Amino acid sequence: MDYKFRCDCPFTSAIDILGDKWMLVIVKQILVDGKETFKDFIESEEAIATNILSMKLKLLEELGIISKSKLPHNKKTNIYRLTEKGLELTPILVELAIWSDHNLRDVHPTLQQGDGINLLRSDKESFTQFLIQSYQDKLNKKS
Amino acid sequence: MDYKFRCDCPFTSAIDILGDKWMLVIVKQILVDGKETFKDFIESEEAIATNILSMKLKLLEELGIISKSKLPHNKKTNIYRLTEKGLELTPILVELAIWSDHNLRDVHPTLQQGDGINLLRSDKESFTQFLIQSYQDKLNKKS
DNA sequence: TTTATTACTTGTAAATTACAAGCAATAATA
DNA sequence: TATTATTGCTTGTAATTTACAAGTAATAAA
Repeated sequence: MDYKFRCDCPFTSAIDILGDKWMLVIVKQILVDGKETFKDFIESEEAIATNILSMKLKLLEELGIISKSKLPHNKKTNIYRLTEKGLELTPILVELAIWSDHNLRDVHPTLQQGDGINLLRSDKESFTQFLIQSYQDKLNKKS
Repeated sequence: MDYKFRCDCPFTSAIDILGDKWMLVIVKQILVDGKETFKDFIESEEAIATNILSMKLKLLEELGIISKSKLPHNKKTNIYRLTEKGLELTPILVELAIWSDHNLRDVHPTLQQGDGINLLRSDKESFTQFLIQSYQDKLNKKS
């Protein structure tokens, strides 16, 4: 529960929390790929190891980025969802995707093309709102 | 010179390159803190180790995010600067800082307050443009 | 009531990062 | 011009983080 920050810089402090291989990927899997159970994450194409996943989910929950709950008639499966705080990470993810689209294609030729990308290119603010809205709609439909 | 990407997702691919403790911090040090020599980085408050710095500078240069050059009458000191591709990381950094400002103060009470933050809060697009413009102006003044 | 699934934990191996020291080339100083 | 300091590294080794493999308890399904 105590976090080590290198300094008081807001840029660096965000990176102290989010700057690793998994934190933002897990958030993206929930937001974009619709994952919400432990099994979902493990079966993702990013193939996170179970111990790392366990550790990162705990950290994300501690930080208030995700919440852990269960569905009414299932005592087994845990449901992980983004909180408001977590949804606030959407603009960061969108900027990362834009940067990929513009700058990574030469070193990564198989990078995704297509519909989603076009929306992203045309208007990032709309794309951000679309991701947030879609996620919230999905949650409301379920409850 | 060959990079390992976990998959073809644009979000994840950006994180494959930028998702570590140092890549974006070095970019921020150049853009925001005005650092440009090996010594500058080492003396920063983030205190990067020399071998890691060396490795990351090479990687950033390989990726075309920074350029390495020398000043006219100094054969010793290397000058590291952001390229256009590197400057395109500015919106990511700005979003990270906004998220810190909104969500990290409870776990990090000494996080920076003040002038820069107010500008950041009022209008992120202007803040982004301000950072880019200030950096470019500085370069033009020098040459 | 047996079998399968889910959500983990616990080793251990590999990779990444940190710390300390040292070194060659250039620049500044005496 | 000779000595000293600075810059930009490299090379060990230690510590931390991540990966892989296996196993386990609780719940759910057959």
